[in-house]
Amino acid sequence: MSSSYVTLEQVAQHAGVSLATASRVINGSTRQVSERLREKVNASAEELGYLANASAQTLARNSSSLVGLLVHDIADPYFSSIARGVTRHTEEQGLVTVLGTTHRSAQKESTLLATLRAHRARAIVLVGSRSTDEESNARLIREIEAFQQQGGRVACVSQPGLPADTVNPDNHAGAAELARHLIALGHRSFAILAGPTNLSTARERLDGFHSALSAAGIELEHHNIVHGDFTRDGGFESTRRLMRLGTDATCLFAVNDVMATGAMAALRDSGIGVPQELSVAGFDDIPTLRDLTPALTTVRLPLEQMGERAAQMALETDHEGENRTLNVQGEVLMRESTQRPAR
Amino acid sequence: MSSSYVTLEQVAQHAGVSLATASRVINGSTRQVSERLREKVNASAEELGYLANASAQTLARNSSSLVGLLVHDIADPYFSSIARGVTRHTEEQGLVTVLGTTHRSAQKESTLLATLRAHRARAIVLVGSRSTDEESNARLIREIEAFQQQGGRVACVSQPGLPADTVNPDNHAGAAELARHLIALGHRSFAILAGPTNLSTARERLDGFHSALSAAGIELEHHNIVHGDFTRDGGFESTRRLMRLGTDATCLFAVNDVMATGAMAALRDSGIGVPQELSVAGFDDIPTLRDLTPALTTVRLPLEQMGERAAQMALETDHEGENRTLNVQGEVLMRESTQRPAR
DNA sequence: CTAGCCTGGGAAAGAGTTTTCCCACAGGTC
DNA sequence: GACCTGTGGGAAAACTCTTTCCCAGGCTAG
Repeated sequence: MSSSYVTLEQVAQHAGVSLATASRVINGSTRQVSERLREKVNASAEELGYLANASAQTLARNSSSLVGLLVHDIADPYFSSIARGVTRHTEEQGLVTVLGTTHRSAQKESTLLATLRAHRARAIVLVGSRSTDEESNARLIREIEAFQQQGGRVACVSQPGLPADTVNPDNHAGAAELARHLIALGHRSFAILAGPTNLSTARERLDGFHSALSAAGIELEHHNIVHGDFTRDGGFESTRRLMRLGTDATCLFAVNDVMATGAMAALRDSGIGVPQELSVAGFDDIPTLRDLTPALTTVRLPLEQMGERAAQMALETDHEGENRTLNVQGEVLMRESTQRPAR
Repeated sequence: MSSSYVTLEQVAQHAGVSLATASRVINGSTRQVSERLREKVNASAEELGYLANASAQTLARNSSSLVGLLVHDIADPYFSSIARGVTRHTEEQGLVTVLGTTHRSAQKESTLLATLRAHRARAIVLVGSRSTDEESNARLIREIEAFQQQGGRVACVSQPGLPADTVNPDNHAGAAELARHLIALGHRSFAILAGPTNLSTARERLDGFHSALSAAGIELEHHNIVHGDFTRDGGFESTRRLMRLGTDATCLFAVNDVMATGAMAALRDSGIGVPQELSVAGFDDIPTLRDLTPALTTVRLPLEQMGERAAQMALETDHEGENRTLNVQGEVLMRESTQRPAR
């Protein structure tokens, strides 16, 4: 086996200085080292091909250069867009991103958090809607606090209510604004793909949409609200179910874009024309959306930027224990998938 | 600051055993420990909330649980699909995935490899087409060999020619097979979005397509080959350029799906009907493809599985220094975006 | 001229594990 | 009863750094 490692000790010896001096030169501590020795050490390091052992540094400093990034599914464009923003920031800072995918399992989330804690990660960015399940939330909070106890920082995207910095899209307002646009367009009867019942993001969007309808005196009938998975296939399924039961809605709102994408597929399969027979709107503005035909009306969130800002918040060293919240407003984008209803 | 760490020493003390014994119980070494002590140690660890310090373990064992994953752009569905496969395998094995995004910079790639080496990563999965630039390739190879010297393993996806295990799609054969299908459909004049000139994947697909045309006695005119970025926007741009210059092609082949997606957008903008006026085909079968209208003809690659297999190869401990190659065949999927040409 | 301070260097003490080496003891042989 | 073997436990070295503490020497101020 290997062990062809060059240690700092060897560099020091080669340069004829002490281990301490070599360390001071290589990592640039507060202490001064004379130019003469500095050059000698650097030359030796270069010549021997020295590469610091990151674990040893982590151990000695009790702080690593790891940043955790937890998402539900990296193949989902929503998460991969945010992930892109996160990595942009962390890599700019010379830090290392650890990717963990939870697949919506609270169990896996806990495990991953513990792992990151074991690695003395410097910060963690938690992406994805929080479940409303009391018990797993409590466990999540305990995990987070344990991590913070150890000097780690946490930032969340779309997970308000946790003891951490948060980048929080205003789901309620965005959905309400969208509803008002759709009402202005002439729609009076809506169906909603509402996602899982226990996801706060889904719930907030449903509520926001609903409240704007109520304000306009429009009823939202119970059978027009369909719950299902927060995925493309969930959207597909939910739409099928809705069609099977029959609906009088002229406009379909899916509480996120991947579900809307699934809905479009289901409608296409059923031969229902969008937007002629049914208008469709989503939420998020994932990048893949612009390639759908018709182009989908949605509420735009600056996903990549949200990831970037979350990473930034998590890595700012001041604001100790402050739990700041950065609110993000959505912007309604009316595109081809919605039009004035025929009826 | 923190330091509310529970160390193994404390666990040992609490359990009234030596540090060595505690270590043997917690990580399960070869050595036996009596049932009595084993239980005591476990109970103490549980009670104190012990969590092993991963850096210390890495240092002592000289081998970590980190697996590197290098992609060009995590927001690109091609890479995120593969990434999903990789994480599925690594997480199953209880390992930690480190995500690095290179954005096609050889410089960044080298830096990231060095970082992973510094962390004593156990293995690295390198995804993305290799550039044909001699110098950066040589540097990449040096970096890889240095990593292997230290006992790390490397597997590549779509990057043949490196001193590592490789999952290699048969680009040449896939493109040729696609060409034959399109010829059978009646096409005799083709345009190609060929991607960057220095990317081996792009080149192989171009060559494969070209050779099948030649075999059928079909000329591929020089002005019908357009080079550009390997991205959606690259495909968009390239298509614009092609249209501006004018083409007599009845079928457009984009050497990957994201470029094909951009091409579809450009054609839609220009009011060119697909497939009535122009047939379009891509390569990869990225998941977002099925939501395009018309559905895109392509060559299917099992992306997620490729990532999974690459991770698996990189983590298999036998086959030391063997540099195995796993060939993957593409499967031509004829969908709505291609039809018999009108002319 | 000496006390005191500053500067730059080195020795050594950590940081938290794993693992080697040694030892005590129980049990079995002759 | 002496000897051997195998088992399970502990002390301590090793892993590679960072950082504290100490010291020598040069300087300034009184």
